[in-house]
Amino acid sequence: MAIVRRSQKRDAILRLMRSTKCHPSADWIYQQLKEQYPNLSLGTVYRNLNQLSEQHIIRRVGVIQGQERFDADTYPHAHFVCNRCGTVMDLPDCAPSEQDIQALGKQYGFMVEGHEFNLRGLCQDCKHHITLEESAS
Amino acid sequence: MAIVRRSQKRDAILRLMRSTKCHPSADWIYQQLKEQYPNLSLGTVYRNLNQLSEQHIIRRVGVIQGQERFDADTYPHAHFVCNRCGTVMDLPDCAPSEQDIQALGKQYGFMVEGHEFNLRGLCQDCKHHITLEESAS
DNA sequence: TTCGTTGCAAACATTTTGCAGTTTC
DNA sequence: GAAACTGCAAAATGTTTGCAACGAA
Repeated sequence: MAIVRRSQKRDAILRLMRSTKCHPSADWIYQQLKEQYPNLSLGTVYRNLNQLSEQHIIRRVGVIQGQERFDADTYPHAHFVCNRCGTVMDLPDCAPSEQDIQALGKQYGFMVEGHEFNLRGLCQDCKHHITLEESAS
Repeated sequence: MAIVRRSQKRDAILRLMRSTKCHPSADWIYQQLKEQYPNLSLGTVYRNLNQLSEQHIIRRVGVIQGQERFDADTYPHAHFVCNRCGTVMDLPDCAPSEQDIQALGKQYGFMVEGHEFNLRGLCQDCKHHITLEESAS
C-alpha cells in the first residue's frame, strides 16, 4: 500500500462520519461538507471513503437503494435496513463473534477480513405507512 | 401486487438459477441464456430477477464488485464472498435462525423480511496468489 | 522537492424505463 | 380481449478515472 498523507478533506470526512449515526452515503457526506468546503468534489469523497475502508478505519455497510453506505463504527455489530425508507440502524446485541468468524475461515481455508450482517424489512414507521396504504385500497 | 403470468423466459431464468451454485449476476444469466434464446434482452432478465425476488422465490445476495448477485436457494444460509475474484460460496452451517431474527424484529418493532449475512475476505486460491505477489515485490 | 491529494469533467458500468409488439390466460 | 410480458434503445444513476494544479512532509 502506498504512503498515506494526512489531508484536510479526509479529516473532515472522518470527523463527520464519527459524529453521525446515519450510516452515510458518499453523496450525503458531500452535501453536508459542501457548505464548509465549497470546492469539495464528489470524486474526492469517493476516493477517501475507498481509502478509509481499505485501511479498515471505516466499514462498508452494503449497497442500499443503489448507494453504498458506510459506518465509522468498526466495532463488530449487525444492522437493520429498512427496504422502504433506506434507514440503517445498529443492532449492537447481534454481532457474530470474531472468534466464530475466524473459526469458520479456518474450516474452509478462507482469510476472513470482514463481514456484513444486515437484517432487511420495514422499520416501525414504514410498517405503519404500509398498513395505512393497504387499508386505503 | 399485480397478477403474475407464467412466461417462457422467466421459467428459463429460474431453471438456470436452480441448476447452478455460482450465485449469478443478471449479466451472467443473460450470457448463458442468449444461446438458447437469441432474442432475449438484458432488461427482461433484470425485470424477472426483480419480480422473483419480490416474490421471495429467489434471494438477493448483495452487490459484489458492482453487480447484484442472486441465489435461488432460499433456505436460510450465509455466504462467503471473495473480495479478489468475486466468488460467492455457501456457508450452510452458519445461518441466523429464523426464530432469533423474528425475536430481534419484535424487540425493536421492525418487520423483518430477510437478511444478508456475508463474510468477506480472500478465498483459498486468492490467498495464495496474494502471497506470491507479495513475495515477488 | 517529491509525491500524495484534489477539482473538474468526462468516462464507465450497471440498472431502469418507455413504448410498441407479443404472449398468456 | 385484457393485461402481463418482452425486445429494443435510450435514459438514469452511482462510481471511477485522467489530468493539471495544489498541498503536505
